[in-house]
Amino acid sequence: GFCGTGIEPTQIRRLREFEEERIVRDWAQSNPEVNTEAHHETTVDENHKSIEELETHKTVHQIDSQIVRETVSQLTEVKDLSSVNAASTVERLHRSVSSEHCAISYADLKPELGKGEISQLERVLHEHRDEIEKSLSERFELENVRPRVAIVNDRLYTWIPKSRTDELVEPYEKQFYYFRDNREMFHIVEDLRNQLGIEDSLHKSMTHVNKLIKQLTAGDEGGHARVRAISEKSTRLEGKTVRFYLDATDRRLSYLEGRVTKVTGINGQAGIENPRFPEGRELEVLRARLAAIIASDGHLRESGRIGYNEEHLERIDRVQEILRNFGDITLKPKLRPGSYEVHIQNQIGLIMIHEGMTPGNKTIQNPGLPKGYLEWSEEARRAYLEDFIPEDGSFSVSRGFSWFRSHALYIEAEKNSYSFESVITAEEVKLVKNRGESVTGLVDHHYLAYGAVDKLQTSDNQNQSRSAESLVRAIWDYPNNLIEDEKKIAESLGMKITLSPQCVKLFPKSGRLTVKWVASTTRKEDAERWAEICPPNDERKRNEVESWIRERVEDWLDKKEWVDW
DNA sequence: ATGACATGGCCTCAAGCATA
DNA sequence: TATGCTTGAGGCCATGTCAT
Repeated sequence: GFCGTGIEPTQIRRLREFEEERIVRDWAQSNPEVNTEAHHETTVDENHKSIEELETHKTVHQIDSQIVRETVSQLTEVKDLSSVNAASTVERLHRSVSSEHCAISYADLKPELGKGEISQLERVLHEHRDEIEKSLSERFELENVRPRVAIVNDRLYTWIPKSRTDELVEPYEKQFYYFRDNREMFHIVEDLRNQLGIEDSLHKSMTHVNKLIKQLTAGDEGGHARVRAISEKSTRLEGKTVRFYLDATDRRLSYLEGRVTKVTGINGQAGIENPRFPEGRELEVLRARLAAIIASDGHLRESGRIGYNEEHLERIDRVQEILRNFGDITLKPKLRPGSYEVHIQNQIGLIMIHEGMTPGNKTIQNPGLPKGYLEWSEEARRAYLEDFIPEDGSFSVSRGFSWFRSHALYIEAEKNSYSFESVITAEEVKLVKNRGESVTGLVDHHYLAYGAVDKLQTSDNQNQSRSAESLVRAIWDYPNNLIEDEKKIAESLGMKITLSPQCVKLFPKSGRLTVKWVASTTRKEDAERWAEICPPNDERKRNEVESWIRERVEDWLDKKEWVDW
């Protein structure tokens, strides 16, 4: 430490500043392309902007001093600056430059406002940040995006984070990105200094950037995980800092591929080494595959941790192959009796939670697919079906492709840890208890086929028929969301699917009543089409299907010959 | 040094699954 | 439809890392 006082003596500070500048100079010399990089990219694919584009769509915009003067002059007339005044000033300033491509604006207040006025504005901003930023969100008519405001060195900054749903920026926002060494940190500060037009030394720019990011992220719940967003002592950046950096430099996350050595949670353990940052269509397909894996076999926890059980090592390899697109991920299957247990890094689960998957118990929560799944590309929808059949589905010549899903309709109040709302009453439960088959085994339960419930509706016993009626109504009124969504995916690809309830089960021990649904391809053609456009991603099941298809084709050829004859 | 925490690994339980 | 066992679900704890 610094003489145990926590205060850095001036001499040491000078030395350190000097050393930092030297590191950057050395580094810049050994990487001559770096300084000029931002201005000399000539590729015009969607990731890299050409020179002209960079100039016409600057993402950081300095507000014209004339406009600042006009806007801010009204503030000087107000004695007690309110948060409303502050918000409306920020709104007008940012609107003056607002365009689709402008994420960040700044206004130099110094020439227009006195010291006292600026610090008053700062005070109001710090005290009413929440209110101001939320009001800006309404003023700019933004949903799920919170504008950020900061005042650093007499500059008023406004940042409206860009929506980046086709990248991993958002799910990784609370993760930490590790870089190879601290030169990368200086490189980033250097980039920001250029983009924000900060005319200070690198060291002072570092302080400026830190103050800026601290304020820009002050409104986040949970506060800031780090005292300084960027520090020469650390080689990591929090996701929200990276997000700001990308917005300020108008880059996509893939730009950092190769520079980032690890993405992990706050404590730096585990995580994904040498991460890759797939985006766009590629990412969409990968997410669809992961959705299929989690929806069938995986267990997604709040933390993002995914537990996965699988009997066949080849299938684990297949999952491994999917995961490799996100970086160096090596699954370590642990042998359990009868199968392997695998844990997948939290980051992957976080991606899927961000995508809209529900962590926790699937039977109780009855989650469907993430919203917007019907807008997935055809490739992604096919990918989903390919990857879930090996898990939960089966193929048979008589029924084609079929699969099951079940969910709870009732949980005894005192055994309900999920604040689950039962959709039937104790009356219907009693019906299943009385009329259901008593099944003993590892878990005792009462089994009642759906056909039997259906019949009981016309029972002579009035109580019974009434209970059966309301059970049937509940079954149809509260269907299984996942299987319904999966049916829609299959139908969107041109297959007809038949969906029907199969049975209800009552588990006395847990006080739960569940209903099981079955989906299957309706006609032979549907199974054929399925086999053709999304053959199961599993060797054994695919072989089964392929031999069936071969038979069908031979069959068809035989008939054709006969007709031709 | 200490506290907070994410993580991996372990375990157990019960329910959903395949299959006959 | 009946049975058996695989596998979701999730609790718990040691360990390691970071921030303070």
